[in-house]
Amino acid sequence: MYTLTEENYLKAIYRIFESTGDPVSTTSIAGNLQINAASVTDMFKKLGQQKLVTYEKSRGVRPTEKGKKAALQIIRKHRLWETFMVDKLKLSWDEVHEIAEQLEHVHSEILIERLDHLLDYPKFDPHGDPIPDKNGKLPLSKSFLLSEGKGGQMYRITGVGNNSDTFLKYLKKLGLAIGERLVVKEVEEFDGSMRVALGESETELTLSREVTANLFVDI
Amino acid sequence: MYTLTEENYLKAIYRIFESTGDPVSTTSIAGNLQINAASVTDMFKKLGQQKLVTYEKSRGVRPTEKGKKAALQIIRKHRLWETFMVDKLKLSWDEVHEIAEQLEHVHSEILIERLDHLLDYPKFDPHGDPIPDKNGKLPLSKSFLLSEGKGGQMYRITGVGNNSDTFLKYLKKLGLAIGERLVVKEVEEFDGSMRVALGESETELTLSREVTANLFVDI
DNA sequence: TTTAATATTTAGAGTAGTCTAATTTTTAAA
DNA sequence: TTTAAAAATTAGACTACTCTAAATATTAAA
Repeated sequence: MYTLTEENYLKAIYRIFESTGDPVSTTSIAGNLQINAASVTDMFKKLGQQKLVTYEKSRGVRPTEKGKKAALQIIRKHRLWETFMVDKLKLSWDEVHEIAEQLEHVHSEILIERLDHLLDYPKFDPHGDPIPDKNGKLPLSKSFLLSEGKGGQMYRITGVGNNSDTFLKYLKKLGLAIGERLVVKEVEEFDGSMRVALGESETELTLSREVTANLFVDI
Repeated sequence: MYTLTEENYLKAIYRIFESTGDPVSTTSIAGNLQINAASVTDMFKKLGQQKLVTYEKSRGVRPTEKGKKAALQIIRKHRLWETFMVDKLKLSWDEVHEIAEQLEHVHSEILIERLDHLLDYPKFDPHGDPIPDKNGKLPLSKSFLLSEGKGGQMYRITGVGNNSDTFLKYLKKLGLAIGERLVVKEVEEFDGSMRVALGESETELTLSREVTANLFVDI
């Protein structure tokens, strides 16, 4: 079992690593957990010794398989508790997060299995986030239209809502394809158009609402 | 809000104080929490400063009203979570205690209120222990027959199941009366008779099954 | 009532997790 | 490619909680 502090670091590291794929920096964790960067360095070393992350001095950490598994179990608990609070206790989705931050650290496998059963093995929590199963496996995430996305978030294109030749050709011209990742830089209030950056590149495109309302994405 | 450690001390102090009425010693807490007596002294001072207990050097602590209220809230949470786990998650009563030791430290008033509602405001937990309400008030405890009691436990006589003159006279002769406390020293397997000690005294009596099955008690 | 046993407190120290200030390393700009 | 800015690390220290060992206070026995 890990300490509460270790669990919070693991979760933050996992989340940031999953969204960028790059080694996780001390500053990003410091910002995320509202903790001094010097303290983060210490914890990086400690987690490294436990083989929960691979730590390269001055280059940050990457979660190991062991670290990912641990993080996914915490995320699983967090999302199951949120589902419980909304579905069974009728709390609203915006007041459950803080409480789930505490509940996720309760250690008991059987408790979580039974809770999962009570809730009828939900695949997504009240915010639409996927709930890992007891082996840490995530369900395929729900696709939705890019036009429903928000600024600052990375998405992965999963499909199109319009199979016309002109649309598909246009996508090809823009460099968009299924599986491709993009980051929404800004959503223009006036016409709903989006400025997006493609993959790792610097290339920025502006997509009209007609386009974004025909692109399925997930996270 | 109190720290996890403070909460555990408060609970232990409250429990011991309630069962004896005497100031709570460092050794009793040290034994209870599996902690060194020197550490307990430190915490006694700390809780004293917070006015959760009154601390007299070398004489132990007594919980203040504030301390009792805090302890009762933790006990309330513990017993509601136990009820939840048994009633809703179908866990057995002997496996829920350890988990409730963790859950009782989750801080959220609304969570507990909603949990209470979900469980339909139970007055007793699966072990028969009374659940304080949100103001810390304990329900009158459930009476049961002394013959259902077990060795090592103290009981208080609350009533009789037989109003015959001979029975009442016999009770009087034995020195038993409503309100009187007794400790079950041993239950004889052969005939279900009980060896009990009366009040604070050394006096021991043997009560036949006919007697114990006609005495109502609570804890 | 003195003494021996037991309980309590004090003093000093260790661990986990945190901080600030100073130094070193990396990154990005000129 | 050198230099300035930003990020990361080290060193030293603090808090909460814990410990052991020694000193003191209380209780119970002789």
